[in-house]
Amino acid sequence: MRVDSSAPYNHARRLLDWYDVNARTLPWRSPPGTPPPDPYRVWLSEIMLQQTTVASVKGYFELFITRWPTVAALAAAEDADVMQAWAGLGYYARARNLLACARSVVADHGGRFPDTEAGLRKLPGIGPYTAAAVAAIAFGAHATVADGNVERVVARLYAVETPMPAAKPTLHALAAELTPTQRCGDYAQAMMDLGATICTPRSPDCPACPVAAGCAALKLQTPTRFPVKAAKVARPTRQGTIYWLRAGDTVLVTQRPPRGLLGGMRALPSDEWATVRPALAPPADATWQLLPGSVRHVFTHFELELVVMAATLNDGRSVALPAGATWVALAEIDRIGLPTVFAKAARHALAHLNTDRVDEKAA
DNA sequence: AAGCCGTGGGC
DNA sequence: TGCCCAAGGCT
Repeated sequence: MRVDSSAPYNHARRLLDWYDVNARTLPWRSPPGTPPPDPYRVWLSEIMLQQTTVASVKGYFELFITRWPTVAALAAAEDADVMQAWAGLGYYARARNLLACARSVVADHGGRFPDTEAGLRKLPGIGPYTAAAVAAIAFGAHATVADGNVERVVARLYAVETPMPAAKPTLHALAAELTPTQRCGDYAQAMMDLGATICTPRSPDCPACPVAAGCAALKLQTPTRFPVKAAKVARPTRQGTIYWLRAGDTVLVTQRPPRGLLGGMRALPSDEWATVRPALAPPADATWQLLPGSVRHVFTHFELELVVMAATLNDGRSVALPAGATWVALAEIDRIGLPTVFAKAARHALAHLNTDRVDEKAA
């Protein structure tokens, strides 16, 4: 994974040489080798560009800069005006944070953006990426930007096999090694331009890449294999049994263990949910009837197929209840805060025992 | 610390 | 069509 010690220098030099010729011209950018843009412009563009394409941002950026040319002007704007101007760009928390940040810069920093990563990082809406980007691009700080472009470029340069997102710390560390001490802002933008125009996700233009000679993924002839993504694991199906135990017009309700899946929530008596249905004893000695059909529910990491067994006791007091279990009136069952999976099971039971329920209520 | 948050474009 | 993706941050 580690390359020889001269590689970082060569990488940065080749990339900057490429950027000097191929830098994209963008409204918030100054040409390579020229003094950096107004930090306000850099910051505004970086906020807008979060998870948003350059093409989408351009028009909004021009509109904002024209209407609010300085951070002080933006800070003084009406909330509704800014939100309206942002409309259509998406991720509207960014707009709220944009205003909060502008006002903090004016109120707490004398109208000037902090010039360090740490200082920027404290402002609303500025996370690790944006702090590094503003520090490097607007202030020339020796900061390493690590956005999706950089992660992809570095994953390919080093053919990092670790799947995302677990690979992020490794990729960020490698990106930091590659970062030069000079022209940090141009370098940051060069990496992102490379990722956006050459080292693209689906069809990278490797013959045009200035650092192809040092690219491990290209050497493997599989550049698009990187960054490796975690395989989307097919959700396994687990099976379980719910025990619908009636006594008079009440039903037995239990409580989940305090931690883990549905932790601390009310529940219906159940066996464990496993890949193979365990044959556990029902919670009471009674005549159990397997209801037709089943209940399906999808959790984050598995899908559950439940069957429901039902029984009716003449006297609920004859049963030793598990800790936390109580008898709950049938009429209350959908109002006690059952997680959806149990609510489904209850509905299933009630549907199949509808005749009984009606009879009970009539009696 | 996973889930959530908007939208437009490419294939 | 549906899915993936795009200069992430917040909770």
